[in-house]
Amino acid sequence: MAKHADRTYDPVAIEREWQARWDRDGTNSFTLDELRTAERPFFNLMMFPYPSAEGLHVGNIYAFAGADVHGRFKRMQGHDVFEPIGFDAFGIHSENFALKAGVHPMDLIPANVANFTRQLRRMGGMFDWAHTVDTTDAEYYKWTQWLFLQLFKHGLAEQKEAPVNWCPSDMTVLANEQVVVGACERCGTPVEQRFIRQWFLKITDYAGRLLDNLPHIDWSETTLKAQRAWIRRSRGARISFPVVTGADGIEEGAEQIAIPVFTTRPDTVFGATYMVLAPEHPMVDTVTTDARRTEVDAYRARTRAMDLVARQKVEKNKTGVFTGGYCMNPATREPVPVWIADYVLMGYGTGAIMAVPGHDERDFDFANTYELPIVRVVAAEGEDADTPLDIAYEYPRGRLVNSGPYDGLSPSEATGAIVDDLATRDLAESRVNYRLHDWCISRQRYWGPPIPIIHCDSCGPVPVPEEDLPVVLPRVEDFRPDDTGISPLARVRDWYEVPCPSCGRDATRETDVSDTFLDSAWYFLRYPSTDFGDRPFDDDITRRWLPVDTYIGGNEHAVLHLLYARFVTMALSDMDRVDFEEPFKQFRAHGLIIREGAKMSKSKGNVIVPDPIIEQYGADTFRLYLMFLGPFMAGGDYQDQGISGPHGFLHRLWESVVPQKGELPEHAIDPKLEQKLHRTIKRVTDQIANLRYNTAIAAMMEYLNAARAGGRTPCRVEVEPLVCLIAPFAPHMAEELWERLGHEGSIFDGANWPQFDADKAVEEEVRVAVQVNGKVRGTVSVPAGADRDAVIALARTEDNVARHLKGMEVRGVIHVPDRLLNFVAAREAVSSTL
RNA sequence: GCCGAGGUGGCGGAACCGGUAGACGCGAAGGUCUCAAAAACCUUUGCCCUUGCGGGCGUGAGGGUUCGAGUCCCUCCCUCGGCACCA
Repeated sequence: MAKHADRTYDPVAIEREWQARWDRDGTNSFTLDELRTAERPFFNLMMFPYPSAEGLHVGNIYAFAGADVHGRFKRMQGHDVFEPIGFDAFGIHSENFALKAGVHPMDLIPANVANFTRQLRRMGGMFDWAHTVDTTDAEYYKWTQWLFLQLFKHGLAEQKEAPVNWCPSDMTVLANEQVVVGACERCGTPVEQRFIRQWFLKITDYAGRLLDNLPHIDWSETTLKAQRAWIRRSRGARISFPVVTGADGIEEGAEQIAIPVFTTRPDTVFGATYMVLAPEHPMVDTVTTDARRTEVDAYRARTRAMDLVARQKVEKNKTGVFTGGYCMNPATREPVPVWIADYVLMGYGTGAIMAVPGHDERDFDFANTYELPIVRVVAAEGEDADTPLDIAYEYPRGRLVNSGPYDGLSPSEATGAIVDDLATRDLAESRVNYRLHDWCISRQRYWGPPIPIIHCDSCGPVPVPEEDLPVVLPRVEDFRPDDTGISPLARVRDWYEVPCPSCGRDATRETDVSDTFLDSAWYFLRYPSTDFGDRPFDDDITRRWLPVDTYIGGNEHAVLHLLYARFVTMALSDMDRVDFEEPFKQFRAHGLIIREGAKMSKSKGNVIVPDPIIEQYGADTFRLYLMFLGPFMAGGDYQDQGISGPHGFLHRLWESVVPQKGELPEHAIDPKLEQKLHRTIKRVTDQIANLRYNTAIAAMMEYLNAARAGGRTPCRVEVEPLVCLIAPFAPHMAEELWERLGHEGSIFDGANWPQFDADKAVEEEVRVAVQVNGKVRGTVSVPAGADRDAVIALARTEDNVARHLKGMEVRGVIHVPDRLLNFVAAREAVSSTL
């Protein structure tokens, strides 16, 4: 063939050609019909990128290459692998970049997407370009808005007041990461909290299920751990502390107002010597006495002036003020003072605590600072009711003391008894609490999908009718956040002024846009259904392709993205829109690439730019090297010179299949090499399946080294299987070599993964290490499976072994078949020698 | 502080279930080819002693279990990642 006249390995030319052929032949894309009928569907998902202006960075390529290797491997084993990619292009990153660069995001994003697309093709990913997604495309976010409406209609979306970071100088809302040590990252003005009405999705309704499903999904252990910690279930009780009315003394009467607290330690309620409310707690005004009001208001103002991050710093000393009010401890029936302090958070539990300084470190600190009483109510072994407390005793072990009728009970016994007894007076109930908060999706920003709600004075919040979707984000030239503190969309009067869909009266659109995490919470559902303009996802297609078989991505999304996607899927499942609860059967977190021991960052100037490397070595070499750096799930250290190893390997492989002079020999396989080949097939197959790419590559290198040892020329049947084994890593080269070996069509069509044959992998001769008292003194070659006595006999003839056994009495022999022989020996007693 | 992962040659990293530590690759040294260089190929390469044969030491530190420990147990040190006043 004339086109194969050139025998040198030219990665750039080969890669360009095969990428064009894949496009032309539709090698990697599915038609709608193929999607409908695929017999062994395998959905191979990776986290779609945010298309930055800088282009793909190595971290992206590392993640995508690793996922692509997995997808190509599955495909070669005969699966119909669907491997889509898309662009997560809404959000504050794009918006901020656009602001800085003075470009409109509607112009910026398409350019970035085009550049990303070029780079993604160039790295040789098996992407289905017929099924991509761009979250900023109205054809996509129409369905993001639809999703919001479904959640709204099922009572899973509601408006609540919530604090935001507010920069009083820029007059704008800031995200937590835009706050640097309590100040606005742009102007340095101290940030304060403001309360505004925002939309929340009620993920907390699903907290229990989201937690309880975790043991049943095949995810990286670290990711499961992170989710568990994030949701965090606490079992305990809600206990009511009735407010004591009147200036002094207790008025026990009916109809008293009570303040509920949440506690995990109801057994310590007799030690609750004071109460603390969060400064924002709605009961603060009620309990505060006139005498204390000035001080209380000042403290609340001070708390509000703190940004949300600083508010939760642990290191600072605890502060608080007394409100002047009292509540009755329902167990002791004694009045306890009510304080406010910022160490109590409004967002958790009831926003109020019963403080048990004897048995809680935080309360202990606070009590010491403000000289509040500390009472011991649990005594550990060797302690009694009067043993002084130097520090809080937090363990639920010991016996109750100073607790009236409950004295002597263990903490767990007391927990049940106390809750039951208080329950009879309607003052307690068992309760499970979650750390997980509802998901705030409101963004007072421009670059996102408008939340499809219309506010009407008479009807309240009315959903935009589904047939009116999408609510198109209008092109606004001046999209800067401004001094109103609300979304820039609130300046576009002819956009937001609309009739109420329900009553027809004048109404206004919601001007907040939604969080990007909502865009990405369902994109995997859209991919296989992008052929449909009239529905977000098609039932038949979804049944066939989902849930996702493998999802590979970074652990930085272990919590938010993955949790939101699970929540949305679970909610859709409850609405009977999908027939599964969990979207991702398998999730694997990949590691991170560092460079020569240091984290890559723009500021250090040690970022790897992929394009020049691909130009110099080719995408195949780059992919292979990235996968060779270290275990995929652990990451690796990019050393600039290291790429020459994999590059040389590909050259040698090429040279072995396409000899520079002469023809590829056709003779039979060398028997020794055949054993090694089959052991290599097994190792590579097992290791790729477990994402142990680095050792899979090492095994292939070892095999090729053996096939070429001492300048040997391998024959066709010795190298052909290696072309298949390398294909997931170096797809372009594999295609080219496959064709040069005389095959028609793509190597990825037709289940070409080599078959492992156990019979052909057995070794006839093995080397057995011989030890004397655990130290290796020699090795012997024996037939595989040789028995103990034969190995012992042979081992004794080894000079060095014999020398070490001289004058020794062998007391035992350990034999590990085919591996090791160990003589356990001691110096002979003189009397026993001949 | 809590949780998780980890500490192995000059470097990145291997080592199944406790069984020859250092696979594979980089780097380094020597060699072949070349006018020369690059590339390619071959050999050597954990440290120490020894001309050689061989011997001693060696997987963060210290103990333990075992015929045998990178691997199991205990104590401690360090690095990285996550969570962090969640009652």
